[in-house]
Order: sequence, then structure tokens, then C-alpha cells
Amino acid sequence: MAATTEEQIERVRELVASIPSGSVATYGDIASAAGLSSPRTVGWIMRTDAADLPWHRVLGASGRPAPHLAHRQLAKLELEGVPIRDGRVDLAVARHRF
DNA sequence: TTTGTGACCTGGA
DNA sequence: ATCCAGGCCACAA
Repeated sequence: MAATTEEQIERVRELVASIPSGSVATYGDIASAAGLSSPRTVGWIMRTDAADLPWHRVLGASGRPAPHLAHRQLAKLELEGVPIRDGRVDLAVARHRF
């Protein structure tokens, strides 16, 4: 696969949209499942063309999103029933398996 | 074109 | 546990 194509972006959008409420996924998992070359590309998509997607269900591998979003993410996730421990998401339980 | 930046990941100190 | 360095890909100036 060469550079990122519309198909890849579409795939990522589908994956993010397919995450059920109460579950979360990591950038690395999405990148791997979508066939992207690097997890960084997923972050790029989120920033540019994922405003209408449940991006708040996407976290980093550390179970903690970016600093500026963390506040919002955790609040929404907690409302959806995602297990949060000490400001960190319990990936072992909330992680969605594709 | 080159450079800097970013909603990342892994591994080592 | 946290911090740093290298690798990764795409974009804006």
C-alpha cells in the first residue's frame, strides 16, 4: 500500500463509528485494523475529518488521550459507562475487539 | 523543496 | 511510575 488513500480514511471512519458505546479503541489498533502505515495517520484523520465521528472513544495506547482533550474524553466516556480509574481508562475492559 | 509540527508507538534510562 | 529518543506518516508554511 502506498500513500494513504480515501479507502483507508473511509475504513478508519467505519471502524471508529463501529465502536459500541461503552467501549474504546487505541490509535494503534485502528491503524492496524484499517491497514494504515502508521498510527500517526489515524491521529491526523481524527483532527481533520472526524468531527462527526465518536472520536472521544479513541485513546492512545497508554489509556490516556491528549492533554487538551483528556478532560472532555473522560467525561463523555464515563457517561457512556467506560470504566475509568484515576483519570485513566481501563483498556483491559473497555478496549473494543474488531 | 526543506523544515517543523502533531489527537502516536515502542523501548530504554 | 515518568521522561527521553528514534521511527513513523501526512500536512502547512
